[in-house]
Amino acid sequence: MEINSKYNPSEVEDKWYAYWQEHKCFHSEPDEKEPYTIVIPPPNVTGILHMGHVLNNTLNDVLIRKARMDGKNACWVPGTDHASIATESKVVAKLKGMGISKEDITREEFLKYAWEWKEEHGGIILKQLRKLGASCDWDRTRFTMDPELSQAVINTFVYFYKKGWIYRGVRMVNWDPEGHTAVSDDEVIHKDTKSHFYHMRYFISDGHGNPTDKYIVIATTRPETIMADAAICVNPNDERHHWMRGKKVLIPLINKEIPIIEDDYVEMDFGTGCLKVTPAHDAHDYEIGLRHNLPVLDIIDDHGRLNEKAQILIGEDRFVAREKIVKMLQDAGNMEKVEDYTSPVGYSERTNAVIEPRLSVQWFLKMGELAPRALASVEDGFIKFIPDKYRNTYRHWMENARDWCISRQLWWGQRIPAYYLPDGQIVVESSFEKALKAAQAIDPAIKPENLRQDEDVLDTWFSSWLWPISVFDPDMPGQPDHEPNADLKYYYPTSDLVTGPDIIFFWVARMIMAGNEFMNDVPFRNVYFTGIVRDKIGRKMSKTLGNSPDPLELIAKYGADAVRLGMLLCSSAGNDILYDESMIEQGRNFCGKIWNSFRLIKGWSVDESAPTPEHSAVAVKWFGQKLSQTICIVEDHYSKFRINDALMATYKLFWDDFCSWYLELVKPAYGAAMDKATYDATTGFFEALIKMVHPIMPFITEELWQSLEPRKDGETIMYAPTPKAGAFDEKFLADFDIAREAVASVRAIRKQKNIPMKSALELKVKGEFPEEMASAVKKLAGVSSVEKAQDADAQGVPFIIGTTEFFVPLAGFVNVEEELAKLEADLDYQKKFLEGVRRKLANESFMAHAPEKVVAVERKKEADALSRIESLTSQINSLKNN
RNA sequence: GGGAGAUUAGCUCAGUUGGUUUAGAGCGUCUGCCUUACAAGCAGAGGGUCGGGGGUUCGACUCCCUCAUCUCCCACCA
Repeated sequence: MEINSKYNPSEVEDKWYAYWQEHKCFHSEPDEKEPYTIVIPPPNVTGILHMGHVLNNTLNDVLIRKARMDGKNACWVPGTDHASIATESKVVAKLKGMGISKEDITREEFLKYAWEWKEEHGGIILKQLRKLGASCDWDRTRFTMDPELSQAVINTFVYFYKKGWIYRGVRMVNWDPEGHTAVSDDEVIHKDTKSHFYHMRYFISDGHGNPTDKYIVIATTRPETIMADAAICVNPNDERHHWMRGKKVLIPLINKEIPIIEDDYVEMDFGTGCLKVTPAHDAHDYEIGLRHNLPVLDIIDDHGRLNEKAQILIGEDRFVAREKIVKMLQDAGNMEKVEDYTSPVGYSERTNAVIEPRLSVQWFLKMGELAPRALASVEDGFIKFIPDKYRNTYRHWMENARDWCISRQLWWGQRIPAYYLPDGQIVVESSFEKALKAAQAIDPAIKPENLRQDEDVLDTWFSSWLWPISVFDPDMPGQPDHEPNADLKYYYPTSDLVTGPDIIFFWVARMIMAGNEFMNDVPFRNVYFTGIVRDKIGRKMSKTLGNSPDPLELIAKYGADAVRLGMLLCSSAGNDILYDESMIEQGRNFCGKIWNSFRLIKGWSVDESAPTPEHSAVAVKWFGQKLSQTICIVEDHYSKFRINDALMATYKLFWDDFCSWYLELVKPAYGAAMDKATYDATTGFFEALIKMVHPIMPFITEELWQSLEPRKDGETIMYAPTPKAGAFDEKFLADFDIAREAVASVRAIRKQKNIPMKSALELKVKGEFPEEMASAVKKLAGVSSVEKAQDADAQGVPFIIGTTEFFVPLAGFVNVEEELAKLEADLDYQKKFLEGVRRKLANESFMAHAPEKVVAVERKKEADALSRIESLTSQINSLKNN
C-alpha cells in the first residue's frame, strides 16, 4: 500500500465528513443507552465563523465525540439564533443601499426582505462548522424563528402574563437611536468618554418671566437638553443656595420659567451644587421628577434628533444640537465656562451608538421569583460552573437582578402577543383568534379590525432562553399541561454547556430560569466557560484591528485537525486565549508526526517465524503499561473538564513515549523483518492511540483507522470504544525511566565527546540496576554491553542515576578535570541539601508535629543524599586514581 | 465607586485538603545532527530566590494581612 509521504488534510477531511454524514454517524435517537446531550450556543443566523466559534465548537465537539466513544448516546443539537437587533440592522443597511427606508415600507414588506436576507445568508455558519469537523446532528438543526419555536416564545409570554409576572411599565430605558430600540441594561457598555462640562448661567426670574441680574450657575455635559428642564435642584443643606428658595429661574434661550427645588440626591460638592432636572432624558432626573411632581417633556425623537417640543434646533441631531446650542449660549452670554471632562457614557453593545436615556412604555418580566430559584440551582450544586469562580459573578448578579425589559422596538423577531382594544384594554393570547375571542368576551361588538397588536417584538434572549427545551419539544414552554415528547424526556436535562462568560447573564442564567419554570429541572449539569480569544498581545479580536484570522483560511492552510489542536493547546477553562498561529503550526506538526509513525509501521514486513528480540519484549510490556497509566490520567482530566491537560497527556504519550521510545526500541534494522508478536502489539497500540486522539483530531484519526486494516462500509472510529486501561506496575514503569535516563546520559556523553552512534560503547554499572532494562539501554544508547563494574574497572566518563554509579569506559576521552568539577559541584549541592534535611530532622518541634509520613520522607531524603554523596565520592576517587 | 480573579522559566500555563516538589509542562531559545518514518524532524543543554513586604506554622508557590501591577464584571455622580 502506497502512503503519501506527507499528510494532506484537505483531501482527507471532506472525504470523511461526507462519509460520516452519509452513514448518519452524527444522528441520535432516544434509546436505552445513557444520553449525553449538548445544545449548541446558537450563533447569529447570518453570522460567519470567527475564532471564538472555533474554540467553542471545538470544545463541544471534543466532549461529544468523547462521550460517543465512551458508549453514550451522544446528541449535539445545532442551530442558529435570529439575533433581532444585529440582523435587523443589517437588513436596514441593505435596504438603504437599495434606496429604501424602513419608514417607507410596511412591516410585512420589511419582513419579506428580512426573510430573504436570512435565506441568503442564513446557515452559512453551520456549513462552516462542518469544515471544522463538528459532529452535530444536522437533522435536528433548529432556528429560533422556526414557526414552532416562535410559537413556544409566544406561549411563554402568554404564560408569564397570565401568571402576572409580565407587566407593562413606563420606564426610563436605554434607547439606541441607531437601532431604534430599547436595549437592556446589560447591553449597555459604559466607557469613559471625553466631553465637556458646560457651566451655564440660569437667570432668576422676576416672577413675570423676565430675567433679573441674579443668576445661578449650573454644570452639565448635555446642554442640548436644557429645553426639557423641569426644575433646578439643590441640596436642602446647601446654605449657599438658601437665598433662592421659592424663586424661579429662566431656561436660557427659551426663557421658560422653572422652579427651584431641593432634594438630597444632589451632591453639594459636585459641580456647582446645582442640578438641572430633565426628567425625560435622565433616569435619576426622572426619579426626582416623580418625587416632586415635575412635568415630563420629551424633546428627543427615536433617531436622537430634537423634536418640535424643543422649540429651537428642531430636527437637529443631539450632538449637532449640542455644538450649536453651545455657540448660542455663548452668544447670549449664558455660558460661564467650559471645562474638559471625562465621564462614563453608555454605548449600545450592538450598534455602538451613544445610549439615550428615554422614557417609554416597555414590557417587563419580573425577576422576583425566577432569579432566586436560578441562583439556588447553582448554589446548591445542581449545576456546576467550570471554572468555579464564575459562581461568585453569578451570585452577585442574581442577587441584584432587575426586572427584564423584554420588548424591543423592532420588526425582526417574535411579535408581542398583546392586543389592544379600542378603549385601550389589553388581551394577551397565543393567537389572534384567541385574542379576538377574549376581546369579544369583554366587548361583544369587537371586530377583528378593531383589535390592534402590539408593534414591538421580544428580546432575542427571550427565545434563546428556551433553547434547551424548545429544540426538543417546542410545545413545552409555556404550556404546563403539555406532556413532554419522547425527545425531551430522553435528552433533557442536557449534559454540558460550553459557552463564553460574557453571556452568563443574558443566556446561561435565563436558561436556568426557564428550565426550572417549565421543566422543574435545570437545563444542564455543567457549564464550561471558555475564555475570550485574543491576539498574541492580548487584544480582543476585531475587524477594525485586523487581528482576527479567518478560520476557514487557517483550515485550508493547516487542516481542521491542526486548527482544533492549536486552539485547545492555548486554552484552559476560563482563561482568555492568547491566540498565536504557532499553536496551529504545532497542531500541523503533530499531524505530521502521527502520519509518519503510521508510515513507519505500515512499512514493516513481518516474519512469522522470527523470535521476539528481548528489547522488543520489554518495549511491548512497557508501552502497554504506560498506555494504561496514561489512559487513567487522561480520563481523570476529562472528568474534571481539564481538556487541555487531557490533550497534553495524550500528545506526550504519542510523541514522546510511543514515537521516541517505543518505536525506536522495536524498530528493526533497515530492511529486516519484524516478529509477529511485536508487530501485532504495535498496531494494537497505534489503534488505541488514534482512538485517544480522535475526539481532538477527528479527520486524520479516521483516515488512519480506516487504513490500518480493512473496514466494512459504514464502520467508523467515531463509534470505536475508548481504550480501557489495564493493570500497570509503578515499579516497572520507574525502572524503565531509569533506563531512559541511562540512555540519555550515554547520548549526552556521545555528544560531548563527539562519538557517533555507530561506534559502540560499553557501560559499567556499580550499584542497583534493573537487569530487565539492559537490552533496551543497549539498543537505544548504542551500547554493546551493560556489565557490573568491579572497583578496579570503575573508570571512564561517570554519571549517576539515583544512587547508582555508571561509567562509560573511554580511554583517552576522559577529561579528568572537567568530570571532577562536575562531580564536585554535584557533591557540594548534595552536602548542602543533606545539611538542610538533617537540620529539619534535628528540629524537635518538627519531629513532634510532623506526621510520620512526612518524617519518613525526610529520612529517605537523608538516606538518598547520603548514598548519593557516597557514590559521588567514590567516583571522584576513581577519577583521581586514574 | 463596588465586586471577582490574576501575578510561577523568554511566552502560554499546571501545581487538585500546607509536607514523596530537592518547583513542572508545552512552545520558544541555545548546541550538535539531512542517522533510509518524520528538518513540520532527531538528540542534547540551559533557563525560575513562585510580583514586593510582613505574618501564621515545625514546615508556605499553597493560608492570613498589606502594597504594587494587570484583567474582567457591576455601577447614572449631573
